[in-house]
Amino acid sequence: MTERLVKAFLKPIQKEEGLNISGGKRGRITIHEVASAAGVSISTASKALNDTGRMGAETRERVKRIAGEIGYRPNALARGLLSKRSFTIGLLTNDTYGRFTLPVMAGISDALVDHGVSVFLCAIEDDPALAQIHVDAMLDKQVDGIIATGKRLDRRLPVDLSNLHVPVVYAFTEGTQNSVTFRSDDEQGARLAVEWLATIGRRRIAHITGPGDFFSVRERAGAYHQVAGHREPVLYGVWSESWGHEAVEQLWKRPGEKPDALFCGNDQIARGAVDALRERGVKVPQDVSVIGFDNWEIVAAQTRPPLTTVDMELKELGRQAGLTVLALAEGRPVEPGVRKLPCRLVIRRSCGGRTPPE
Amino acid sequence: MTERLVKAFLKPIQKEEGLNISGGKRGRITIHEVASAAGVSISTASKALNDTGRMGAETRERVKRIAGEIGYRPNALARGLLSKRSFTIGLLTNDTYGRFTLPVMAGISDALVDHGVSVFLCAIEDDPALAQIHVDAMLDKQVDGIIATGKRLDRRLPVDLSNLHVPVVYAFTEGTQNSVTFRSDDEQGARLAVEWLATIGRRRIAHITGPGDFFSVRERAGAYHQVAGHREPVLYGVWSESWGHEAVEQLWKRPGEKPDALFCGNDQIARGAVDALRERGVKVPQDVSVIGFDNWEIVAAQTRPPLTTVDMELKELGRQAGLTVLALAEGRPVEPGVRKLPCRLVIRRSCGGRTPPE
DNA sequence: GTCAAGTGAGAAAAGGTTTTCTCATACAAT
DNA sequence: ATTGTATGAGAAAACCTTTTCTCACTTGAC
Repeated sequence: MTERLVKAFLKPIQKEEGLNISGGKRGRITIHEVASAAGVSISTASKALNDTGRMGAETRERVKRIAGEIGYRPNALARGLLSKRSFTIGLLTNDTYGRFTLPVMAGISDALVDHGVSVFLCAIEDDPALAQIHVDAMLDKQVDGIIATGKRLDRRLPVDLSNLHVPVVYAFTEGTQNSVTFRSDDEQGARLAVEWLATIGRRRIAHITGPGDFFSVRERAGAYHQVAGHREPVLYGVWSESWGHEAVEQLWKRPGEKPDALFCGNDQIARGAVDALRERGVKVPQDVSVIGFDNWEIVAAQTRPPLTTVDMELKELGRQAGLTVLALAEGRPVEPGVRKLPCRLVIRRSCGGRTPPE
Repeated sequence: MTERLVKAFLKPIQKEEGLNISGGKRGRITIHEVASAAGVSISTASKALNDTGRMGAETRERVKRIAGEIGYRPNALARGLLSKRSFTIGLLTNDTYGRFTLPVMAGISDALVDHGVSVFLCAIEDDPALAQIHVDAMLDKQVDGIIATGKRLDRRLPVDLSNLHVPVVYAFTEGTQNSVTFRSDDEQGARLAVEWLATIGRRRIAHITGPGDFFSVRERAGAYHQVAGHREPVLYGVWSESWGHEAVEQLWKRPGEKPDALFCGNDQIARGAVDALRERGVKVPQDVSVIGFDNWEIVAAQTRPPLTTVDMELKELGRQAGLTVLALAEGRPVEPGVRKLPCRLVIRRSCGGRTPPE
């Protein structure tokens, strides 16, 4: 006991001198300091702090207490070097606006922060070279996994992630063979919307949507046809307010009965449509119900009246993607395949019917 | 020579066996593999790759070539452990929408990717506990620095970053004493807007803006008064379209001459104002010029007519913040203080006058 | 033919942590 | 009194790089 104590008291002094001479960063507390202060060896300190190994309860407690007192925090780099886990993942996105990335990111972070995992965000703007640089940088930093996300379900990121030696999960972007991919169930979301319009008594439901080469446009239109039948046309265009505006002009210029509901491909189109209807003196929701898609707050909530719309639950999508990449990183088995997450109907005022609780 | 060569040829075999026995992750190529393949020692390999030390040109080239061929990439964790630089920084934000964070992030990333630096993004929603967790996680991971950003110039993040042992830079959020802070020059931006309205011949310029307790609101209003005089009132409200709408109602209900220009505190207010004017049959920009603030594409570009507005150059702000935190991390001296970055006028159609090049 | 200087390359330590192995002590059982 | 078995704790190796120090060899000069 005496010998050990003497060593313990001797050590800090040597250490201090060593530090001063080397001129290294002062104040960085390592497990060395903890061991010295507690009068134990480094290995004992480590085992005490990690609740591993055999040792007296009193010793363990003392080490823990002292570590807390002097503010010891283990160096994740050193730990990662040994354990091959950096508790770090990369999020790769080509969505510059952040419309889709931010909710996904929030979900990922939310799910992983409890596990001590931090997230590198890399925004590549469809630039393959930039993407490669970011991927390489992340791999060098030994990320435990990568989540790829984008702004479109049916497009790949401009970089090949298929043969990395870290797990990759795709969220809201096209994945590779045998990968795990999370996406929204646009078909179900569209059905939700059209069924809601039917529920509140609408019969002549038109569909104004984006470009027909978007996979999600086709899926939503498919569900629309299935539920609403073919009584009203589908108008394909672009993802902008002005298209929504123009589409309403087209519809109302046609002879014959007008639609009593508009199912729009996204909130921007819906907003344009609502504006056009107001300008024509058509009352929303009294005369016509309008429903959007995306639940992009900044658009949906600022429309007059606020838009009833379909939320793709991107945060939940991110959460699941995060947990999945973590599982893969820890070697737990995960079934490959595409997982569709259900959408949710957000009821505001643009449809009439039940109004939301305020 | 002979001896050395024999050793070199012997080594890879031992190493291979070692790897297989240990069962460590296969395929991870370390400098060991490079050295073996090139028939040199680890130290020589390292020096060759880093262009340091003395050695024959032929040897250096051979090592480099082989490293490239077998796809060697140095482990950043190991390197960081030694060099005390992780080539990693943290970006802390309380801006959930990403309106401000994303451009700033893009600028930071843009500036730092060339230096091999990756960025941890941590979105804390004004939750002090969550903020602390994220900061601790980043410090554990030995970030070289932290950039704090937010959605408001005159508010602090809910976490104290003042006594960290890594450099901290503030961008678009209130900093601490003796820190480096980057912010937009809202006064200059407002002057730009009002002067432009004057240039195109407007004389009765009203100012519709956000809540008066915002620092930037007061700065913009100050510049407005300075340039436009006090002929028209300043209407304080909230940052929403509906307030812009309502403010126009108020202005046009008043007796007497109406304004011929509206300087709005942000693009959402401007959009609401434009909509209200259209509904009243007032022509924009023929009768009234409207100018916004923020250049938030999704709002400014979708307004009819598209908004002339003031851009705060947040990407440039992020770029400078990134370079600054890097300089601090490398020990280069940086003068503390608040740096105001100039805003830029973006001319679209809502003001008339010179129209933008299409 | 000896010495000095220069050149090329390897050995070893360091960075902070975890983990395995070994050792010393104490105690119970024979 | 001797052996056997827990128990507590330390020594050392490992993770992958970089850097400093040292060593062996060559060359040119005297």
